[in-house]
Amino acid sequence: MEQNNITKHQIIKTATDLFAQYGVKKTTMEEIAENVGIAKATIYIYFDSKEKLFAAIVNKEVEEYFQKLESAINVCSSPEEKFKTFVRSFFEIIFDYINLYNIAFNTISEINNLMPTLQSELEQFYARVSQIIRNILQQGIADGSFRQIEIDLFVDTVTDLIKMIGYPFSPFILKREKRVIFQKIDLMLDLVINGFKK
Amino acid sequence: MEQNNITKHQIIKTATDLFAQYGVKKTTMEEIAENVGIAKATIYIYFDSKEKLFAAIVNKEVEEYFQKLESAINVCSSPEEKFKTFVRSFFEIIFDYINLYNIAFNTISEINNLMPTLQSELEQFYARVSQIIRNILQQGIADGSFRQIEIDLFVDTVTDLIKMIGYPFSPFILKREKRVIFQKIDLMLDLVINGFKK
DNA sequence: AATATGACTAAAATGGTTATTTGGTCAGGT
DNA sequence: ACCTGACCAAATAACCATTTTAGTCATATT
Repeated sequence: MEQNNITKHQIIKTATDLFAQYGVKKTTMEEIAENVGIAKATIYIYFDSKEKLFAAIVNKEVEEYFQKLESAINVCSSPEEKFKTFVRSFFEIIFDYINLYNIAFNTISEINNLMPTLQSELEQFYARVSQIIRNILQQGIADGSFRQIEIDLFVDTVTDLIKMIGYPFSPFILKREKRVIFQKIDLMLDLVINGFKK
Repeated sequence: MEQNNITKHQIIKTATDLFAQYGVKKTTMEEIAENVGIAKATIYIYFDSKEKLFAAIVNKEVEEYFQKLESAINVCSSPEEKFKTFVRSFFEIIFDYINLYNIAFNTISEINNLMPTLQSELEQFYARVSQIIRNILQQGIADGSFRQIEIDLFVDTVTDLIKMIGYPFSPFILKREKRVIFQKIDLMLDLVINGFKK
């Protein structure tokens, strides 16, 4: 790695932490530069703007996120196991990528107002999530283990459910410990898979 | 009805409409008085404060709401039908009670900051919702039509799901037309009742 | 006695102005 | 080729003067 990339890498690393801790708006470019130990102007050699820097960070997080998510799913064989693992991992893994987490669940509503660019990033993210759901479901229908439900509506609805569950503005989910949250997610999973009807 | 109650009733009616249209904060006591055709001070004969007035309105809406909801459920005989009707009606009816709707789904986040009193009102509301769910479920388990699921966790989870679905800050649900929303609610219901597993 | 009111106050919201911070640029240094 | 301090325009914060607003009260009306 050349000097070039070391600096760039350090900027990304430092900014990732600062953005995660204080949010994009509260973190200044000056602050990032200070923490790296360079001049603010240097950042602009590597990134056109604060927004582009943040986009690069989110992009990186998204790639790492899907890599982990997909390899978790690939371990499973049956579609049912895959679905369960997908839902659980979706939440477990995303907590490690706070910047992604923030835009995925709109935690910081400013982001959408201030950075309309990220809207498409977000749509892409959920499009990929939907694709994963679609694949698992198609597999399950194909091998006869799932009911034949209208697949587009189903994928859409499950994607929405996942957004809703993660949506953290609501006081009723964030304030509880993770254990309770995952207990509920597991029950929701059970319900959606098996139903509560005998 | 004595004069006393006519004035009180008019204040409630006018304030209900104004709060629904402009929100609690933007509606002034002076404005309410003007619209009723009385002096502002008169309102304070019947209500200690703006907060109490709003609480009285929400209270009234809550009573009417549960009356409608429960009579909708009571028409049904089987627990499954009751559950379906409960979920659908929960959303259909609440749209008619905008002030309740606003606090139930935190549409106006100010309300919680400015009126901590209403927090307990809100908790009571969801406690009643939970109770309805519990009754339906117990009935279904008793008559053997529902699986035997740990009832406390189940009730809690379904209550959460309902909060989440209604939670309207999220752009992904409010922006869509009601038709689409109810299409999804119906599928969620189907999934939760029957599961997607064959 | 019960109901209503206009005049009043303290606190909060609003509008407008000035001072400071911040994202971004650029000419020049190493 | 990489980096920087000095710089600018625009956004933000801090400030203050003015107006609104929730709530009170002494008095009036019925």
